Amino acid sequence: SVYDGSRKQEICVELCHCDLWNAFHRLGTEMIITKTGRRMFPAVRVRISGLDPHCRYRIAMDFISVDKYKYRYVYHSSKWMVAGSGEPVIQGQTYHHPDSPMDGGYIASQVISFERIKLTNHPRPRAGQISLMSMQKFQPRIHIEKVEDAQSAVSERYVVSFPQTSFIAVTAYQNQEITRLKIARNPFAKGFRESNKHRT
Amino acid sequence: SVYDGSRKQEICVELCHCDLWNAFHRLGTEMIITKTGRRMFPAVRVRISGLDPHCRYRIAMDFISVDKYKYRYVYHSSKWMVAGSGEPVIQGQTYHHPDSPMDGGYIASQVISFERIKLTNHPRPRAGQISLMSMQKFQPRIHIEKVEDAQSAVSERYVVSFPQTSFIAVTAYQNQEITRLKIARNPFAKGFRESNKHRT
DNA sequence: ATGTTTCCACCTAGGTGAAAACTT
DNA sequence: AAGTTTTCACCTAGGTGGAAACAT
Repeated sequence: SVYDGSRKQEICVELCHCDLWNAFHRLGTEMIITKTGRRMFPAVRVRISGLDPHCRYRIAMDFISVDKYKYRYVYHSSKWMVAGSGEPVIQGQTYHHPDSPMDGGYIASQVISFERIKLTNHPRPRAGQISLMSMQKFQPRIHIEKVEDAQSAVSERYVVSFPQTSFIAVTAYQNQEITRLKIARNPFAKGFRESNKHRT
Repeated sequence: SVYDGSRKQEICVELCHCDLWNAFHRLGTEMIITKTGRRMFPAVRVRISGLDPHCRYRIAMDFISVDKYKYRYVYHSSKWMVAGSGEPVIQGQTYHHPDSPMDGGYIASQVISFERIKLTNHPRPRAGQISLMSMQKFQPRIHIEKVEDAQSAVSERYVVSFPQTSFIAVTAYQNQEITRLKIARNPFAKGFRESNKHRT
């Protein structure tokens, strides 16, 4: 939960599918980035409560660099190792939630999903895409900003982030256990899941 | 083009794919309505110019009854005949464009498409759906409303409608030429179009 | 050697009209 | 008889990881 210093109003942002995120986090989450953009899996989904039901809020996502390193996956030890200093990421990139702005009341009644965001390694990302650096570590943040009338000077802003959603951006999976977990849990991933076991 | 009485500002709304709409209109357009909702084909797509690039506008669609009749398709003459008086339609139904509100500048740069609207005969339409009466004649309207600050009293509103987009709502196609035209032009419709001619 | 791109078969998701079943 | 609902094969649209080709 997050506090707004000026008003002492409390809002609460809860991450959905924590078990899924934790399962990936335990292995060291990798997110594919491609030139044309790739969705995140798992997707960030949250429940937000405590907002004023009658006010409108903008909801957005951005990414922070978790550290200043570049990583390398060492196969024989199955571990990520630091491999030099990271390169700078394009600044000021923000993904606006497609249904935003929304009423506080509506927000509270829905799971707010960022499943449509796409990650890319293209230096000039398209709309709805965020450009990241491969082999570096990132963590998504959620921004909630009250849409004020023109005359009111103070604006309410909240920023929330969940450590278990951090990941290393990759252009191809490194850890095979991550690959296996993606196939097992992402309905779009082909492969030999329970329902396909009858195949060769 | 449409005039705003108070400010004499002129905006222009142009229907896209006029040739397609005219082809259907010549035969007497029919739109399928189902319990779960069916998209319109053709979809209403417009170009809007003349808005203030720095103001925000809400864009919406609703439907007016073209007349007070209920119709019946007479097969042996291949014509629609009046078959009594129409039944009342649910009032106050509006489809808000999913990207709305939008900046005037953005609106001018895009084709504004209402392809995702769904028509239904369900008495309690779901979100994004509009409930109509079967065998009655309707015409879509486009609403453009400036999103004002709270303090400004006057609000700008525009309403535009194109006669060639009128249609009769049906639960099954009546005129076979309409069916043929839908198959020929709607990419989602299966059937034996140019690209499929090699099939039986 | 290591990381990236391209292409592809395989999947989910969902928009079609046809036909049969159903309703009145 | 006339209109509606259900089901279905057939499509478009697009999200997957794998493998091979490519780049550095």
